[in-house]
Amino acid sequence: MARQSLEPRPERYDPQAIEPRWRRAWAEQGLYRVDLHDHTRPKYYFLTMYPYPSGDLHVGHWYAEAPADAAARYRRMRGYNVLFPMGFDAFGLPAENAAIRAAREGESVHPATLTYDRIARMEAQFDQMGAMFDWSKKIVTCDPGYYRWNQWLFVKMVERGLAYRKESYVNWDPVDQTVLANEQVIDGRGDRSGALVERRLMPQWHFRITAYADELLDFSGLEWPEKVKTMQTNWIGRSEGAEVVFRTEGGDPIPVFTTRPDTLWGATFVVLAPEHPLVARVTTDAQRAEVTAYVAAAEAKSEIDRQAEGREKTGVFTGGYAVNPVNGELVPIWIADYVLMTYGTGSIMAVPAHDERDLAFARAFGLQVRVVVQPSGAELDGATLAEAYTGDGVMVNSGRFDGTPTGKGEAGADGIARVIEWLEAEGLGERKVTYRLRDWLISRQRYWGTPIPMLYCDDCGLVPVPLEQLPVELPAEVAFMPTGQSPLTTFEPFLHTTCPDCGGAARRETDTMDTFMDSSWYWFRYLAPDKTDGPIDTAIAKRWTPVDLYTGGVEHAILHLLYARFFTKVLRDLGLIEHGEPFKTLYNQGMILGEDNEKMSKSRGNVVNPDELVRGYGADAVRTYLMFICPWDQGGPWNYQGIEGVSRFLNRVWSVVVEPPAGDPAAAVDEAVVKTLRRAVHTAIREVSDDLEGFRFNTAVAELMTLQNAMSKAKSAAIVLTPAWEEACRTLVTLLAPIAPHLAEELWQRLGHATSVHLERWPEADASALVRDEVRYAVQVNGKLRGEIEVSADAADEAIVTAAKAAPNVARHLEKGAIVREIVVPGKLVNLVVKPRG
RNA sequence: GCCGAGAUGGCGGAACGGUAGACGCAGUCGACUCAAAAUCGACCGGGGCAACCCGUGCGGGUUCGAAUCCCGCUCUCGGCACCA
Repeated sequence: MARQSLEPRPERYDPQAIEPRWRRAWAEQGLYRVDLHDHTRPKYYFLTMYPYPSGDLHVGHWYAEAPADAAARYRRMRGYNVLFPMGFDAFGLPAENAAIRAAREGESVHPATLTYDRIARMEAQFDQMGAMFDWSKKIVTCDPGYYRWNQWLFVKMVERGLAYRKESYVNWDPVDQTVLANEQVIDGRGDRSGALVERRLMPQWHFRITAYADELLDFSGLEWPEKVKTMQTNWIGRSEGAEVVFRTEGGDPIPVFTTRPDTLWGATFVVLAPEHPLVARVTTDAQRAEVTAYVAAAEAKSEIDRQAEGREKTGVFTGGYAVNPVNGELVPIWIADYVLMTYGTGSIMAVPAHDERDLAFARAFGLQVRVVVQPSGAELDGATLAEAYTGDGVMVNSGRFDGTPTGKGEAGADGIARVIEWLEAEGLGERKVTYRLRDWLISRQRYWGTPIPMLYCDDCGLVPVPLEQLPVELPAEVAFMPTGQSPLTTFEPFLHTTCPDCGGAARRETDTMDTFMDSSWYWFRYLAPDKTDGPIDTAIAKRWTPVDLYTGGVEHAILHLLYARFFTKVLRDLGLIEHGEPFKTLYNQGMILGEDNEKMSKSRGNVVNPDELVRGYGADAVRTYLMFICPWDQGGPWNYQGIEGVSRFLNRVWSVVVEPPAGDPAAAVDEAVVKTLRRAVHTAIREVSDDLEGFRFNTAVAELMTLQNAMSKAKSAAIVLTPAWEEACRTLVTLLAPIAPHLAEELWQRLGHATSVHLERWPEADASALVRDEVRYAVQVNGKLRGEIEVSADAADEAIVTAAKAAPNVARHLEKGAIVREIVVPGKLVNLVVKPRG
């Protein structure tokens, strides 16, 4: 019969046992509850992009949140009062689509029920992560207590003229009977129905973001990735130029915008967008049939369709002519869909000699090409020109401006500036700035969003719902229709109300708001989630905002982040806050991919399930691996073998701290081993601090592995009795705390501490522990490594060089010639430059 | 087409202009075990017995010294794409 050893088996690292226990303890202690009024420590607002409650916490959520949590914990240990909140972006199409799908199958599912169920599930999954979220400040945007303030802000914006209603072209899905966002239209078809999307002109609510265009171009004081700033700048698309008024023969003005007023004399035709209001008036009877057909065809196409057809220029002559104001010439008026009604004035002057698109059009339809800018050293001819000339040169065929240089010469002396000056003096046009940015269309013909708080009264017209009557709540008892049409449009109790101004009958607006409205100001609400007398607690916001650090995926570079900046400026102008920028520092993490290096998706079958990983390895291992796998901003493929390695590391950390050492406790302690140990400890402090500061989690984990290796190597029954060993264990556990909070807490307790490791101060590296007595130098001859020497740390350069020359292999290489230069890099290497003899 | 970012062992990745490949994965060998797993130890860019030589996408350059800086390419990945 085999006899078991009488020694007690060392207790093993068991994350399943310790993790839930500590999470419960932290919750009971309120360890992560943030006192927003605590003025004893500097504040730090650490925000991550809140998720849509899809119902399942994806490993992508872990990748976004776990390293962020480590960075937030690090800041906290550094002495900051860190707010790290979490909430849910709870309105949106997927839940409503599920309700509509259910309706088609004769079942009944309400988006609210579905959403709150999913939120509950995701919260439980989030809890497993062991993050320091302060759930007491949670917000859920589909709560009336939240969206009420969307409505409040909307009304304030109506009062200021920042929200308005106008007709606008939208993507209309004829099968689902609803407007679709651009992102939902794929190759001209609705993403769910597969139906060809139509362009429809509908009255829609807009926010006047263009009023802030110039301010939005100013990023001063922001630490944002250049990439994001560039994307926003391009999206806003500021163009400087002039608006010049051409006229029809009948005298109707056709204002055109141009960035090249210096080429006005080369305008040989005018092009109107097919939707341009003047089209019908300028069209002659002879051309009418053709024009009408072209306009109808253009109208039927979505913008996506127009682009999908490539760059082939199409268009039709209207039969009408316009007068070029600078030279009185009559030029033909065409219509073409390459001119967009939504940009500039919806009409252009075409200068084919100096604009690529105009040249392509002119060549396609045999229109005149006239050169008005000649580059030096060439003689361009309009008849033979193969490529539009867009560079600088000298103005020709331009009347009084002949001989004027174009381009940036001396300030204000270039052709553009001089022509604009002259146009203004003559009353023919004026300086003008145009933006690509369009006003933000926020109407959605959907149920699951914030109801737009406006009323239509037969007598008073458009009337905002009085602030004290807010919120306009979404009626819960509606029935979802298989057609996909919003139930609000037919739900009588919602539709009918009375006008607050005249008391007569009024009808409610049935459009709801774009969900980007919710995310445009949500970070203020974390600071006062239950406030009932206003959207924002101005005093707390003054202290806590702007957000110090905002992390999230780069996919929100334009929409959300641009809207958030816009909104912050609006809130400032409403007097609710003082600053105009929401996020001081922005950091974009990368994306975690499937093992096959492809984006994770159910259809590919490469989805990694974090719940299973937590069951198998524990939350700390999942966290640590996600930090170790690659640089945070880079992202990369998941690897199941990789997490094994990290799990082994955590086990070794456990062993080195907890398990009894081997050897004789009475043996003499080797002072050199103690010194090496202390150096490893303090090097780790320095490196891990540095890495966490810069979000380099992968190298931070690597440094901790190095420290653990050094400790395992040094460990003996004698050394564990020294203060150096106690310091090493304490330091390892403290440095590990932000990364693997459960394991660190368990070990901390086992080291004999009564309070949480997460209340500890971050250690400081002791410079004296880093000092070496002996330093290893690499010895190079002519830049090639030839040997190594060890010298005392205080050796003078001469002594180092002498030692280098004497190194075994080095001397041989010195025989080839005379030393002409000796380079000593302190603490690193010696390079001896030898000039060969002869 | 335009604007970004990147390219380093079998793999993920480290490297203030200073010993390329830290740390981990995979692999090889060894210890423990009846055996296996787990664990521990050693090795681990290529060539060569060695001295050495070659090596950070490609071609040049600067430098005592270049993955790193400069010039010119190639490829990959993102974003924008008729914006007058």
